[in-house]
Amino acid sequence: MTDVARLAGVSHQTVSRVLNGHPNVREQTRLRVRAAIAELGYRPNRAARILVTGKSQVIGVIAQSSTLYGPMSMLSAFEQATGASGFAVSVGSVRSLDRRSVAEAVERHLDQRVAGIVIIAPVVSANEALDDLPVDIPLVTIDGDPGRSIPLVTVDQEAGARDATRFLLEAGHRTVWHVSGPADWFDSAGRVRGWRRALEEAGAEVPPLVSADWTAASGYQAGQMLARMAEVTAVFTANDHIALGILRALSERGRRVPDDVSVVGFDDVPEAAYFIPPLTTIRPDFNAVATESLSVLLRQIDQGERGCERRTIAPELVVRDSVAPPRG
Amino acid sequence: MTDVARLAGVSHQTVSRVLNGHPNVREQTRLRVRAAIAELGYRPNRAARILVTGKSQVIGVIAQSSTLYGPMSMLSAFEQATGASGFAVSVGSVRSLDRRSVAEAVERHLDQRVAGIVIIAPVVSANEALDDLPVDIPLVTIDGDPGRSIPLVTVDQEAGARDATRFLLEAGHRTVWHVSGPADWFDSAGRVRGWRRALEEAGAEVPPLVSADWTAASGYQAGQMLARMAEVTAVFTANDHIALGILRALSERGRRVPDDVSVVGFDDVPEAAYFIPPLTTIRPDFNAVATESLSVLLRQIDQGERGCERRTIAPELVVRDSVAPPRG
DNA sequence: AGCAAAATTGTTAGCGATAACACTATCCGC
DNA sequence: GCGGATAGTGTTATCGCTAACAATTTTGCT
Repeated sequence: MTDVARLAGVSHQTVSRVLNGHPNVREQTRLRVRAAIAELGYRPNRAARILVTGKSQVIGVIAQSSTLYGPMSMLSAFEQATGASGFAVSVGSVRSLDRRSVAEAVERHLDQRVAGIVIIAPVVSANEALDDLPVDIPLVTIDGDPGRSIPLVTVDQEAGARDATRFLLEAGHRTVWHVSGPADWFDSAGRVRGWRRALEEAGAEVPPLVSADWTAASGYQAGQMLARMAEVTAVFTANDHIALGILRALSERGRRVPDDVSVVGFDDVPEAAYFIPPLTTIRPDFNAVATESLSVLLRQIDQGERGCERRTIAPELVVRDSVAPPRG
Repeated sequence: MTDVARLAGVSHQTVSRVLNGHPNVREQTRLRVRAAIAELGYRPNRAARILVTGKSQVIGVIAQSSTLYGPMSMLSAFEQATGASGFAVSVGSVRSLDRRSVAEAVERHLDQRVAGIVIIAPVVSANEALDDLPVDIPLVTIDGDPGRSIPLVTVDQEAGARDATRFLLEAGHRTVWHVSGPADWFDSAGRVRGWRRALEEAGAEVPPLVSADWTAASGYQAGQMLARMAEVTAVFTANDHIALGILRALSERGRRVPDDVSVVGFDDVPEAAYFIPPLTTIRPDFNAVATESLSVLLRQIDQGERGCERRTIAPELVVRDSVAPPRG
């Protein structure tokens, strides 16, 4: 920096001012400094700046390192969304979302003096760690605990599940079975609630809940049971991969989709349109969730207080070929 | 830090020594300092340390922010692998792998004084940006350009493709068609090479190459053509999602798998076992790639020189139900 | 012209850590 | 019991930057 200052014939402080877009610098000086910076290929030292200001221009994201479609899409969407904001994102991946791991990840981010934290926290344990957090650090949870007073952005699981269930009901099915995700996920819980609600609203019988764990394998297992029961004509699954497993199980037992059984998934993974048959499903708007989360966080950073804002983003029903009226 | 020093009745330098595990500190003093640290809940300031040492204990990873299974799995595996090493990883996600974006991501990491960079660089453009990099920064490319003298760890695409092709040939097929990934990916190129080589070695005819872009949609499109040609009895696809699309196309035209057409994929996505029929595929060992990459990088960091080590990890054939001898 | 206010630039003092060196005990062998 | 090595500890300078204030120039107005 001193070199730049010397070359531009100004003080280092003026260089600093140019770097930070300070208003009171003559245009001519600014240009001279810029030129010097370019000529010397100078790059400011992040660490020094953070040291003196106590703030970094980075947002810390905590997410489980998995290959689950939902969380991954969220993460990716959030990174995209951040682009224009001038903030960088630092992802603290965590092996599992248990309380201790999350607490560690939070510490790591705090060490780095992040400006704010967003955590993709679809299970209870991930949210618990957040209680110990100083209240003055901006924070948003994505798909987090609706029962906690922490800013939260989430896709409207309940609405999505209701749409899916209603769609099947409206196709003429007497009732709809549901294969849920893991019980400790809020996503699962929300989808179960929406499903049950739609059934109740329609005065339909509520069949026993079948549960799975997001994987096609677990869906297959559930499907093997469902396929044996002649009364099952409509199934709503907690995600598309479960649906895939069910499709397989059904096909193995000669139950045709949609002729014998109708199926609706959740997530709209890119492959869903190429399942056999193409899967009717619920598409959450990950980009909208990401954009909202960012804006909620940015507002906190600006205003310096946490609040407990909530946003929920309604998903959309994508109709394909896996649903038909029941036979007879 | 001063507070800790005061509480422990030592100088700040001694605190620093304890923090860094310096040998010449009396056990008793060390304990006292540790106690003071715990009592005050003191956390060292990362930025200050980086500023003075010029080094951070973080590894910068550059990866495209997408939801493609391969790159995502790599990333996730690498994060896992890093766990025990004492390094943190900072992921610089990049919208696209064009030269400029990658260069920017590299700069960002350099700003942060990362100890080394690993880049998941499956396309040419991502590698180009690396030429401008100072040679003294430790670097590893994953799935990078084999034609560049940069340390490289990659799954052995060619071997995998050869295994797949041979497996189909050995099942009795006269020849094997291939639906490739995008032409600018090294992964695609390697798989095409392996396929062609296996064919040539067996003296089989080499059918025209069909290309796709990793998605099920593109696989479906390719499949619509393939399904029309009676002579096509065996297809090896560049990944499982393409295979899924092909399965759909085949099933739509009444061509049964594996009775009429055999299909082999690549990646072994978790869902592959639940396709209809379960997909025979090639499983790359992402964990091995990650572990190797890390060790190559760590060696560079220790020794302070780049070298141009290469590792390739052989994938494994997973046999399921999508392959059978040709009819008749 | 003359003076206050505003705009621009320079100077100095840290931010919180480590490195390098200086210093004090302690220990060893003769 | 004395020189010299060897712990163990403290002192000082410094990393590259920004904040706060001081100094200077420019501007605007009478």
